[in-house]
Formats: sequence, structure tokens, C-alpha cells
Amino acid sequence: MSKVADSPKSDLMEKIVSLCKRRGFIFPSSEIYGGLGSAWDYGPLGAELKRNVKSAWWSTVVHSRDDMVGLDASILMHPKTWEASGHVNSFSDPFVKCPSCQRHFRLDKIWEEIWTSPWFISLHKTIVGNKDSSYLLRWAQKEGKELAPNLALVKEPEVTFSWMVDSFASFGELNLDFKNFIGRIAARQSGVAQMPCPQCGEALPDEGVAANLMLKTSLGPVEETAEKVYLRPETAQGIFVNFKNVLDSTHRKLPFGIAQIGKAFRNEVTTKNFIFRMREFEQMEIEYFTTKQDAEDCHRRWIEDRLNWYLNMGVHKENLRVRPHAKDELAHYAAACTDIEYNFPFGWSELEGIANRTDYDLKQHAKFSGKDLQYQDPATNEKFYPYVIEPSGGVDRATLAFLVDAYHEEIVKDQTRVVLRFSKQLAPIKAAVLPLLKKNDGIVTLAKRIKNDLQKEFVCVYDDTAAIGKLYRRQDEVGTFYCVTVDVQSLEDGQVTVRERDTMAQERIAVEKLKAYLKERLES
RNA sequence: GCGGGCGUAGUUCAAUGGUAGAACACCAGCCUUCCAAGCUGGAUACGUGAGUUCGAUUCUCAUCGCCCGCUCCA
Repeated sequence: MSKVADSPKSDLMEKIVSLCKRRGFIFPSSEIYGGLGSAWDYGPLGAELKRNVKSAWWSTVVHSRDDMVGLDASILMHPKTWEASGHVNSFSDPFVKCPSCQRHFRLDKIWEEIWTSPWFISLHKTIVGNKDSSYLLRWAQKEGKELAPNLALVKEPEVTFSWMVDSFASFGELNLDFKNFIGRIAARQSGVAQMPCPQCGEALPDEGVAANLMLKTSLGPVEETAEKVYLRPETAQGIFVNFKNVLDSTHRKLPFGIAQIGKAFRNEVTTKNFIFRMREFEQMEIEYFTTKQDAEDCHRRWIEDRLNWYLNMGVHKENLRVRPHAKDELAHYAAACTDIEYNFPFGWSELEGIANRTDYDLKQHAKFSGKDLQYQDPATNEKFYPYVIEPSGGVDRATLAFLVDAYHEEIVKDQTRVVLRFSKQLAPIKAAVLPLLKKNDGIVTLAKRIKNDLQKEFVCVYDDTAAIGKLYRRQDEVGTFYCVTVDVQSLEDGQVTVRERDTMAQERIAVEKLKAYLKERLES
């Protein structure tokens, strides 16, 4: 793979990426053509692992609860959905491209870019340095402006620039580039020029290119006449538009929730960290409908529930934390949001966000569709829009966290043993059947028979292509829970050796009791 | 998309303007048989495309991909 970064933990990530490729967990997408950025394929073991993640989630949030139902909405939705949800407007960031230096900037962040650019900081220092800082203070006072500790008017950059222009007029010894900048900014403020590029000062175009983060496609084979639709950027809207259908068909009373697992697509500016951020990814989402009064409590309960789920999946407690969002990082739809974060090798990052979406989405869809999407309380006949608590997790991120958390290296007899300590639920292979001698037809036949029998109950493999020690290590490396070894003795006494992954403890078990024995252990 | 770094076997790494090596892994045979044993043999790589050159894996350019940062978020 690629060269290492300087981050101290990055070699762990490299090891995991290598292991994933070598043992068939995760491959780069379309690798024979050089790969496709940000897309990864799950190999045979990865597919099993990911399935296990999803089914564990589904079983926890749907099957084990009385207040939840499942849903599987389509990826393609009516274009109006995304106007109603606010994604068409809020999910796009207008970019401008500097014609001179080719850099891209977000239109809404240009001032900030200028503000934090090295040239500005340097210019500011020069002016403040040349001028007595008390001059600035007096000026600020006179104008009724508040100064930040670095003597800049952080909240009102345009005002600071006015001051700079003023101030600049009184001593003309700054270097030419700075004059150029100041000139442009002054011109901009009097409305006769474009915004300057924060990097090079060249005039930027007035209009930004709307860089919408949704992926588009067209519905219908003839592109010109086809309808343009989006690939959903979140699965949530599939739930909201079906709110009434679910209500009518299942006669639910508040509070209740709808759960869904499915693919979503986002044209992220950057993708990185293996399967952590991809443009095509899978979400596990719940929209839990409750009253406005209950919303805050409900939010808390879900944070607790979701955290416990990750713990139940075997994730180490010290690698998980809960982090409430600051107001300014909230998505356009959320009143509050709390992240469950995992301590990835590349740092603490979000696994799942639990948001309070208020009644925003249902109201919006009611407005755009003209349909009444209110809930009617059967007792009071009161009609209202429920509040929504949304625990929304990434399947791929969870899978990655489970992989990272399971990864262990141990020294056994001076050799390094790599063990993926997946929980029983998540382990892609539950048991491997290994013949001690592959030249002995009796042993091989019995081993294959055992494998055929076991595979009716759980995912099993048979392997006879190496010496027993190596076979064990191979299974450890992919997290197989039990190894069943058939030897000469087995042919006589009908017993096999069962070896457990984590303890490496061995036990002799009669063949006819084997399935029940493993089943009991794996489900405990 | 921008800036920086990097692309050699399945993996981790070498070397080289003229035949690309190793270790581990893999396959076959012999031997061994409960924690990565041994011997013998084998298959497998210069991301892609152009250019410079008698000749490019090596130099140049483009492109694709990966990593780091900006950014974004499940």
C-alpha cells in the first residue's frame, strides 16, 4: 500500500487495510482498472461481517422492541423530497474558483479565508506595529466596535478592513501586494469590484458554482428527456414520506419508531480513512416519533441505548465516548445532536449521531406535498406534528470500528499471533473444521461430514491445506470462534478437539454432541 | 477541488536508463502431525497512458489511486 504518514497510530490502520485485502474483508473498488476513488468492496469475509453488523442492529432495534417497525424505502425518490427536506438548498455549498490561482473557496467562507490567511495576519501586524495600538483602540471606541485580543474585529471583518484602509492612507510604506489587496477590498466595499481571492488577490467571479453534495442521475433511458433525480443523501427521508403509510397500516400510537438500513450517497469534498468516509455508504437509521414534551428525555434514552449497543457488540468501553454538538455545527434540520464517537487509529470520529430533528421534516413534507401528515392522538383527538429523535449510524463505520477494536497482536511461542477478537455475533466464521492429517481418508471424510452438518447451523469452513498450527493461526486472523480438529483418535472414540479462539483452550467433544455444544456456546 | 507526500509480486520492502531481487504468504510433491516445522520445485509485480531515448520500472508530462492537511460528515 501507500507510504506512511507521520501519525503514530497510522501503521495500525495500514495493518488493518492490508489484512482486509489479504484475507478478503475489503478490496479497493474496480481495482483492476486502477480503482475508483472512495469506493471499496466487501470481500467474502467482509460481506459476512457487514451482514452480521446489520442483522445485530436490526434485531436490537426492531425485533427486540415493541415500539419499532422496519422499512426499506427506495434509493430514488421524488425530486420534491429534497426541496422539502432542505437538501437542495442547505446541502449545497457554493464554491468559487479563482481564475488566477485555480483555488476553490466556499463563497460563504471567503471573509473567514481572508481573515485567517497569512497575508492578512501579516498585514494586520504591520499596520498595528507601525501605528500605536492605542490608535486602533481609540478608533474602535469611537466607532463603538469591540476588539478581539489580537486587535482585530473578528466578528466584523469588513469593518476592520475599513479601518485598515483608513489607516493605510496615513502611511504608504506597505509592500505592493498589500496595497493591491487593500485597494481591492476597498473597491469591493464601494461595490465597484469583485471579492478578492484570499490567496492571490485576483478578483473572484461574483457567482459561485453550486456544488451540491447530492449525486444526480436520470430516470429513463433517453438522457435528454429523462427526469433528473437524486440518489438519496440520507435514508431518513424515505421514512418521513412513509410516515402516514406506516401509521395507517400498523395502527401505531406514539411514541414509536421506524428503522431502516440502506445505501445513501454523498458527493463529499474529500473521502478518506479507508471505509470511514465514502461517497456511497450504508446507514442504519431510526426515526423515533414522540411528543414535543418527551423529545428531550427520549433523546437521552436513545443516546444511552445506542451506546449500550456498541458495548454489547464487544467494543471496548474506553474507545467510545459521547459528544454533544456545539450549536454552530448542527445540521440544518437539527435542534440538538449528540455523537457517539470511536477512538479510531486516525482519531476520535463519529460512529453515530443522535439528533433531535424536531417536527421540521414532517412539517416540510406536509407543506410541499399538501398532505396532512399530522398525528391524531386517539384519546384526545388532538392533531399535531410529532417530534423526531433520529439515531443515525454508518454501517461501514461501525464495521470499521469493530475491525479496529477486534484487532490484537499477541506473542505465542515467540511468534506473533494476529487475532480478530470479534464478538460471537459478529465473527464472520463461527467454526472451522480441520483434519489433523490430510493423507488419512478416514479423517478427511469425517471432517468434511462434520463441516456439512455444522454449516446447517452456522457459518463454517473446512481447511486442510497446511499444518495444524498454521491452520489455527489462519482462523485466528479472521476471528473464527471455534476450531474443530479431527484426528486418528476421533475415528476410534468419536470425539474431536474443540479449540476456542481467545483462550486457545481445548476440549474433547463427542461428534454427535458437537453441534449442540457449539450452538449453546455461540449463543451464550 | 486545492496544497504536500507516495505508487515495484497477495503482503512488507529492495535495486536499476539495458536480464527486476528478498522475506513472509500462496500452490504442488515428499516428510511430519494439536498451535505459523523441514526439504524440493512452482506461479505471481514495476497503477495507466503519452513523451524523451537505440532502449524507460527508472527521466518528463498527464491521468488514476492511496496517505496527510484544508473541507465535510453517517
